[in-house]
Amino acid sequence: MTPGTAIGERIAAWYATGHRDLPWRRPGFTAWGTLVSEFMLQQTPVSRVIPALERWLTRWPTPADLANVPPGEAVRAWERLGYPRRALNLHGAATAIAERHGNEVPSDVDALLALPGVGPYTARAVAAFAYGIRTPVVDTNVRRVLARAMRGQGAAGPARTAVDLAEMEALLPADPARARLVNAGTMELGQTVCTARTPRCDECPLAAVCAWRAAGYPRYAGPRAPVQKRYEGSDRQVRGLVLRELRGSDIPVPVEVIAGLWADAAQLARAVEGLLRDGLVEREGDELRLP
DNA sequence: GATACGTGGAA
DNA sequence: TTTCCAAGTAT
Repeated sequence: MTPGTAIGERIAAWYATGHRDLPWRRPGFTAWGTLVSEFMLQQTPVSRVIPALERWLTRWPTPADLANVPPGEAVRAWERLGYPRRALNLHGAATAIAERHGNEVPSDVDALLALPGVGPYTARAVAAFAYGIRTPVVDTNVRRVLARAMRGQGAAGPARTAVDLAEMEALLPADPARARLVNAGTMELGQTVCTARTPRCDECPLAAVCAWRAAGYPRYAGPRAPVQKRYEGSDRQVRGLVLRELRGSDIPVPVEVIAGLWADAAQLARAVEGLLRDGLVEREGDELRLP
């Protein structure tokens, strides 16, 4: 057994002794449910996803159910989860699954990657968690755990997909069922124990072997993710206001109503242009509506 | 590789 | 109050 898989086994054993009871971990949870949950979890906390996920799956229990409504209905039902292009992409993915995959979410990573809005993380998460396939699942939690335990760094730094996947691959046992526990357990560990701000190292199953702990918790000095721009006054905020208005209306909204949402007309026009370009909004005459 | 993309809660 | 952070993806 390599040192890497020894760490993996510690994580699997810790996870197996107890973890949170999340909807997507329930027995019988569908692959479609897993796909929807992974879309919603992209940059959105678990606590906000859970209620939205349950409403979504009640309304659209299979991909074809979603594919059979206009994409704007997906954007509307997305409500305030943020990054509404995810709703559009999920609708596109559902359509592709209904049309090209017999209404069954594919289990193959490459087939998943071909779906809109599905990237390296989501494709492998669905393959691993919905289908039990042995493949490294790397998200922000996993990258932080690996940076600390394996490399002795306090933070993960920028993502490097190929390197990150290889590093996680080295932790996976050969047995797919066991590998799945390592994938789920590493994410769980990063989210509940090896947290970004105040890690609870006294509860960590890796404390005895953690490189960061052994080094005395050196402050992270490497490259950091660029600071996100201020949201107040940003184009993002204006796009959000426009979309909120459209979601709240069952009929097309006159542009003069939209014009009242934001004082800076040039910025508002830029935001609307962006929404049109992204396909989140359609224009018909002097009215705007969801697609 | 850098940047844009929502929203809300916690420190 | 400001900053950080959250199961990322597309360009």
